[in-house]
Amino acid sequence: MKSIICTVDVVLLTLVEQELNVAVLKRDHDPFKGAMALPGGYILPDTDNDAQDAAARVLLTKTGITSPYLEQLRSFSGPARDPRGWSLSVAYYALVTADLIESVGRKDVQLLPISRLKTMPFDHADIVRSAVERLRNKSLYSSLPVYLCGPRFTIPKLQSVYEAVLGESINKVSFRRKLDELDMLEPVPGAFEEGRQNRPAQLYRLKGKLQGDLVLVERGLNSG
Amino acid sequence: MKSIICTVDVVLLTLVEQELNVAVLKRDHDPFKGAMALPGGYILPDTDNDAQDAAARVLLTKTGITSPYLEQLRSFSGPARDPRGWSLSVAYYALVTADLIESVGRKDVQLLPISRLKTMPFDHADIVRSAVERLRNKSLYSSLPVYLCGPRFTIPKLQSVYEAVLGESINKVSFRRKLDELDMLEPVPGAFEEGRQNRPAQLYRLKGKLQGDLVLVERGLNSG
DNA sequence: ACAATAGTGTCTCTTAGACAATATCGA
DNA sequence: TCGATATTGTCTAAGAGACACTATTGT
Repeated sequence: MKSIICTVDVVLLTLVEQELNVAVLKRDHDPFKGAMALPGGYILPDTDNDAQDAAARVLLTKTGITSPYLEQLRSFSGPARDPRGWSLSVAYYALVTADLIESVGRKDVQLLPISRLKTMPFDHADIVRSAVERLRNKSLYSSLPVYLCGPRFTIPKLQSVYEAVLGESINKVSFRRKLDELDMLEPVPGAFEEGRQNRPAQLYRLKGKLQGDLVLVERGLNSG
Repeated sequence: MKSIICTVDVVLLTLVEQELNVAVLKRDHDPFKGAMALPGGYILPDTDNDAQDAAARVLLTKTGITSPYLEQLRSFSGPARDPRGWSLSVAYYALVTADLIESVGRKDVQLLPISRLKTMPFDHADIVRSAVERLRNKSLYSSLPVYLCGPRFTIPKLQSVYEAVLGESINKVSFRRKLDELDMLEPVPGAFEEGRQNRPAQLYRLKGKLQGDLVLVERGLNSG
């Protein structure tokens, strides 16, 4: 019996100027040496306690980043997706701020707008599309997009992040009502976003208990 | 490097008297010989075109059933879940009617109410809980539960299926309004559920184009 | 004062749920 | 006719979106 090539791939998503971008790396080795691909690697049974650990390790090793949000997407498998043979990749997606990617300063990590996903090695383009679809669906009824903001953000900023992810505008009053109901944010005392010629916006942060959690929206965001 | 044991497991769900049940089989071989476990088996790179094919094959081989709905759940992995070594199982779930399970007449297939999931070998209890959670979430905003009905069903029957899956009652008028909006069902001309001492209920079926598809509910079912 | 955006009040429209009326069967 | 459940009509209540008003900054 042929053996199966077991890997993980990570779709690291961030917002750059209101558009979703995915982190890609130039491949060092064959197959597809030199092509821009998702950070990925073998699952190492000797060191990884499960595929999630493998994904976190691969992400850290290849990009220098530890993401506060890393969720399994699904597995992709088959004889043709990897020229080396029958392979199975457990795909994950992670959300971070563009600041975090810049702060680690890995010049080999490139950000590619998801609107310009052309050809990618393996079935990585499918994996990215699948990750974006999952992100959009979850964003309709959860607090997931807060991971695309930093630790502190204004309500208008958070709304613009939702709008960028969902690709449609949201009613301002309704959005604030939802946030009130969710009871997930707290104002940072005395902290405002200054420096622009308008009323400064209050900075908020996730309430302490909720770090790393998702808050679900009753009845969704009703967009559309 | 140790090699990874690659398998698929299938959570076959059905409704028996308004309660979700999962199909389990007595294991023929070690590990856990004699225990009741999910239908599962190795991915066979020589014959399977991907993990989904492997799941369909395993389900057919072990239970005699080909399900109209078979969706990947996620993968479960780690060094401890299988005593043979580091393993990775791609889990799937399928929905069928209890009739279909009975009609194939495999006496080795048992139905276990999910309220009485006690110990199961491997991490199969986790997999089942994960499948039920996915089914409930999807049922809130999609037509998924129609796969738990047969090809023809009445509106009150479909409502009772939703209620059984979700574990809560749904407003009758709202439910019918949603079904109207979804525009997914058509009455079977002249077909009614007869034989009870009340007004006969119209039998419906999925509209032709929608076989095998899911229809998404705008704004969900707003239960709760 | 003006431009710009933050934040709030409130009206209207849509939609969900409650309730009840009508329909149609078997006994 | 009665009991039972299907199916439909309609009123009420909750929630979403539109709009406009106030607040607070820099220029």
